[in-house]
Amino acid sequence: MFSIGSLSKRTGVKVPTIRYYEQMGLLAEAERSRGNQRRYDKDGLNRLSFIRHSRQLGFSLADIKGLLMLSQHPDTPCADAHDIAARHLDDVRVKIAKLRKLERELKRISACNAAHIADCKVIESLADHGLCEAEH
Amino acid sequence: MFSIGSLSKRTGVKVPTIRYYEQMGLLAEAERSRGNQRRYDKDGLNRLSFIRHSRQLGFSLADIKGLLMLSQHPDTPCADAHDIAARHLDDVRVKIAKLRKLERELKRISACNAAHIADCKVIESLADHGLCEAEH
DNA sequence: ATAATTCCTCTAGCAGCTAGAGGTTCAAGA
DNA sequence: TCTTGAACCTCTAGCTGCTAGAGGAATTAT
Repeated sequence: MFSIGSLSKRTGVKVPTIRYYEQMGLLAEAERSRGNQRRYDKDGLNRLSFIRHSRQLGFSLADIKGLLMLSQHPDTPCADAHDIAARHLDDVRVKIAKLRKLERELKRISACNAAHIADCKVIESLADHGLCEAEH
Repeated sequence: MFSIGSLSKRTGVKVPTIRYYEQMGLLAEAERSRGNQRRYDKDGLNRLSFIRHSRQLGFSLADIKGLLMLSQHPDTPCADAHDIAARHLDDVRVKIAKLRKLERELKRISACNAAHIADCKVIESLADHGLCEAEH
């Protein structure tokens, strides 16, 4: 049995964030000490690790809730978890594509050696969408 | 002189968003009709177009505020604007790199044909960080 | 003149936390 | 055992960049 601070250190998830996850229903309400402080065991640690790892992979809290549910019913079809992951992968790919477009555009815009704002390509490009390579 | 709705249609920025920009100090307080409704002219249109375009390129409102300031002082050095754009370009690149890592990891995880959650690689991988290719 | 549309302000909500106030409990050293 | 200081508690508010809705006034079209 260990405290929330200790759980925080072991998982790298900040203390207020742990409490927030509990409030959001991602973590079950923790047991309490006589003085009303949260106490965790190996189970809580595993669950929080799962959450943290999922967050690092960019899953939303809603998705994680779903994944946690699934993980506790070993007999349900794997396809459900797969779907969540696949949808997320799609999202990530879309984001990458968008950011790459941005990168190109920003690179192009930034190539400006003017001395004053009056001639600055950055400002000019922002003011006039017509100067863009592609629409975004 | 045109209404906020008309400005909205011309720029593609939603009405409440325009008001929000005004509140945030990105747009000067608009002139008003006798009945207290906002009226805009070409200037307002240009400024809002600048903002919208900058947002599409992913600049934060704070950055845009800076860029707008700069754009109104044609004699200041272009370097200032350049810095903002370059910093943002860096951010975008960092984001792309992170997302690519995520993409790889998600792709790897999703390659799972198990029938049940019990054997599902998605869940397993999320539960055990040690199964990851790289740290993230 | 009337009805439909647009506009006004104000408040609250979204995600996913983070920070602070004001107060209690715990653990370690004297 | 007592005391101190760190860690804990709950609650509220704030962050970004909007978006939605209530309740009411102005404008525009017929």
